[in-house]
Amino acid sequence: MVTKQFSGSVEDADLRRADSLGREIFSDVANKWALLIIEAVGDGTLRFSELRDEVEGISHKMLTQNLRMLERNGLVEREVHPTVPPRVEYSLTEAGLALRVTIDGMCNWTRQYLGHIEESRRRFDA
Amino acid sequence: MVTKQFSGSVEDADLRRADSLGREIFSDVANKWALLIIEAVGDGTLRFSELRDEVEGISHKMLTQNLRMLERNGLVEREVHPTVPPRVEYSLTEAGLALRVTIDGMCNWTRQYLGHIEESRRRFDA
DNA sequence: CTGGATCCAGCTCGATACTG
DNA sequence: CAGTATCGAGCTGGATCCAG
Repeated sequence: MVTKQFSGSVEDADLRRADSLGREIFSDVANKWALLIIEAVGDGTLRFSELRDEVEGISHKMLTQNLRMLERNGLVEREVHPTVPPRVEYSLTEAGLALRVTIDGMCNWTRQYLGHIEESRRRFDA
Repeated sequence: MVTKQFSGSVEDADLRRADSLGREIFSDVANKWALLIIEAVGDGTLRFSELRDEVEGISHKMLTQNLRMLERNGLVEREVHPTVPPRVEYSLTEAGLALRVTIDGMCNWTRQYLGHIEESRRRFDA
């Protein structure tokens, strides 16, 4: 069972709940927009419109939707400046920054194996 | 631009192609089924039916579909034993094992921040 | 057992319009 | 500028059936 990955050595009573919660969180986080947004925010502070420009191809809707989800899970922090026009700034929390480290790993992996993968695809498609 | 994450310091001529390819690979890989499958295979060798049991909730279709994709990208190796009934075994390639390291990181992250996240959700939902 | 193909209900996502 | 709501086309993915 793959979900056991999430439970580690917690108390038996909490095991089932930890598994299903872990799986749910994993599903939230393991989607390309969430990962790209976290990567885009980085250790900086970006406005909504900056993020939309930064994350290539994301729609207005997907951006808000994922930002809400990430905020709910405590990965990004949302700071509203009550000016007019409104100014909203997003940054990563400690949890977000920690996750970002592993996402960086995925990006490095992609760079590193780009050639392998391209080659593998050519062979497979033939 | 987030996609610059993928291109690193390659030749200018290849930069655009590397970016779009990197993004495409990232989209392939950054989905929950792909990640869970890679995690399930681990450093072992699993049959199709074992994988279906191991990856909780995955359908026949999603499993084959993702396995084909992972094979095409050279992350998993598919070995067919021409017996009857057929026996097909999957294992990770070097690239797959390398990616698995970062996925392990995500799983650890999930375990580590489970409490934070649960708490954050409670606050947010209120 | 593995896996391809088909069908189609349901969801996703982009476009658009509207608010503060 | 940031965000919500709505609508509909199109894709996703589960169920099912067939084949090697």
